[in-house]
Amino acid sequence: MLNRKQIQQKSRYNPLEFEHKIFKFWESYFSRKRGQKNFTILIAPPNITGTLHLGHALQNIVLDTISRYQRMKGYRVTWFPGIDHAGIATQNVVEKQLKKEGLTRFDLGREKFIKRVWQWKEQYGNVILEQFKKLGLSLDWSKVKFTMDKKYVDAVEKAFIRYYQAGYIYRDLRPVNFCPRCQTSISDLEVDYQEKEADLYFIKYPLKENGYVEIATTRPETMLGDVALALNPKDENNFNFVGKIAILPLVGRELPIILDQRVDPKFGTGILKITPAHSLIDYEVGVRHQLPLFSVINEKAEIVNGGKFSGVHYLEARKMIVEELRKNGLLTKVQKINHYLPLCDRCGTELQVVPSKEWFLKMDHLAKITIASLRKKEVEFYPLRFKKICFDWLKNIRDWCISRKIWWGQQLPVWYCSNCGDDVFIVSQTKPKVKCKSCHKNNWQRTIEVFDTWFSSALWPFAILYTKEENKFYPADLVATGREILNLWISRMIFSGKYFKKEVPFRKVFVHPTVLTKEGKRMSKSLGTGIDPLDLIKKYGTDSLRFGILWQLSSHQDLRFDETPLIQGQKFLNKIWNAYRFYFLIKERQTSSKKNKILSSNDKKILSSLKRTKETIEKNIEKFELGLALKKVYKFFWNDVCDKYIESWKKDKNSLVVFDQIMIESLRMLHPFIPFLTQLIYFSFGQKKPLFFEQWK
RNA sequence: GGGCGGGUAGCUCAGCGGCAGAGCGUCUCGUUUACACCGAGAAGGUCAGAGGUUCAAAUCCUCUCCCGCCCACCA
Repeated sequence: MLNRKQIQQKSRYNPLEFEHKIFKFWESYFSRKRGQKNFTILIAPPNITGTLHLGHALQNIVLDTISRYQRMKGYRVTWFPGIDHAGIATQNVVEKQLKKEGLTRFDLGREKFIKRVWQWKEQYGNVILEQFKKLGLSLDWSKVKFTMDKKYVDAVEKAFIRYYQAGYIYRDLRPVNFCPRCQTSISDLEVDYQEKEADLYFIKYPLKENGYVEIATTRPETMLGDVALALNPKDENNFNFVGKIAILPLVGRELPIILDQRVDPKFGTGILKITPAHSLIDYEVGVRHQLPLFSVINEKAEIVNGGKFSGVHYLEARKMIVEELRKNGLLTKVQKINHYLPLCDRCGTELQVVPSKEWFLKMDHLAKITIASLRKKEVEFYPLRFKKICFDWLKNIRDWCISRKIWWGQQLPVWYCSNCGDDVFIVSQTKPKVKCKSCHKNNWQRTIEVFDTWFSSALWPFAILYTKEENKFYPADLVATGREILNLWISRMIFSGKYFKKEVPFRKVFVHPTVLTKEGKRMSKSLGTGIDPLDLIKKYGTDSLRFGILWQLSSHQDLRFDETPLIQGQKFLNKIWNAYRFYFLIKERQTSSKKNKILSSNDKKILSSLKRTKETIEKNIEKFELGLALKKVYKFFWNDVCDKYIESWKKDKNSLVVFDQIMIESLRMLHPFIPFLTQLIYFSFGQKKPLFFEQWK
């Protein structure tokens, strides 16, 4: 690519001139079988919702640095590129695109809409892969994985069926978080809570005998679905109400007054109205006391079964009901309180809890085996403290609602009888040949319900292994993730792996910091605070971006992204470039006969510094402290090699043998962090192979 | 409400029992066999605050105050 003479001519290194050529050279080597032992990295497949941001860049730069280091350590690294279909998220962005054309997905219909999403995928999926290449990632480019690949979908369906056959999956009508905009159920983990001021209404419910009992609620409209009132067993103030019957205002239904521990005696009046259909806590209480579900809000957030309020939007109904209570003298006071509004984490719409027929995965046993596995340290967390987040979640686990009513996703392998309705079903990958037990006809229709994307993601570590050969790469050695998806993704991969493969899916989890703006705000496209890694690459080159990000990487602090370390990186590249220019110059002038074999004190010093540096770097890389590792190489090369050792060559006689050793070893140590430039210089050593094939000794 | 992380130079952060550090910025000097995207040097700090442990605390413990994150339907 460049010989020594060409290097001599330029006193300034321009990364943009070389990086893409170097990547082309590497590309076919990434999948080369080399080395005895295998080191597998599991990629976190980005959603196809758009282009990559700095968080993705950080995550994969870290992995690539590790990958190159491990290759030099003699491992055969396996790391497949991949992308995720990202159900709701992708459906929403395509819907937004349609909206600009004045269309909704319902205008297109399900089939055409899905086609449209595939078009989107073709476009953005490839953009993401191109971005990965720009980052210089040493992935196996011959094996790109996608969660909608035929074989992947097959693996998802098979997993569902195995769970089903083992009795882990059931279908049930129960209240779930439902997004009125996305028109689908979502899981507990997909709910965002936003603090908001709300009105707490104090309402009198007449007692059947005489007198009143007072309750407090922020959602008076749900009272239409009340089936009981409850108070805490330890609540002495209200204890005299126990066993009495209250009359539901505006409706007239009789409500028993019961005892339940979930009621907080200090909140409101200490008496909680129980609406099992529209509150998850109330549902729990309802199950304990065998109370009926009385649904009064539908999936569009409108009132149903509510007499004159039926068909009215819940917020409107709230006003009407409050007004009527006021007229009847049943509203005693309204208090302002702060509470948390549940929002859809994909579109921000206020969620409703509504009863819906959904598919659930029983979590008790799966959580237990995961906890046991984590206790046995089958998976190590870096930093360790993040393991607790998984434990906390697993210990308080609830069954997982894995079905979604959206269009974009992997369809459940479930067939309903067209004649008898969806209470008669068969679980199968292919159309059942048997006849329906109730109607004795063969009119099976596959459900259009799809899986929660995270159900699919949970299987990622082994669902991407399509062939016998690929199956050898389970489990992976390493996965990297942001902390916000530790349970959404990491915990779920662990129990899926334990269940289906009898072995954890990865040995080590690196939890990396979140990339924030310099002001400490979250980076977000909509706020205009997002930074596109490609813009930075255009400006500084990939090596400098990698340097700048790794320089700022810390294990105990989020990263407030600052561009100056990229400039520092740029300068460092130039320093490296010029150091090698000088080295080649010395080489040219010294003839072999003049080789000084006696070590000077400069030689001795730099050799001992080299040894110490290498040890520190290894230690830090093993702990994923890449920021510290990079700082150490940086200091070594700049201060020890350049400022002291190379300077000494201008006055003293040193050993050329030592100089040779220092310069080749420096190149190796720098390579995981600064892959492009080091490769370029390596070529001018007369080498024709990738630098990551060199042995890290 | 519960849990976690952070508050160190003007800025972004290392250090996590033993002389307060780096990069950028500021200032002074320097065209020496690579590099001015450089070299030599300087200024700049109550290590958030209070108390405690210790021969010794930025570092360990307790409390307080800020900032950030995660979890959780006090309805």
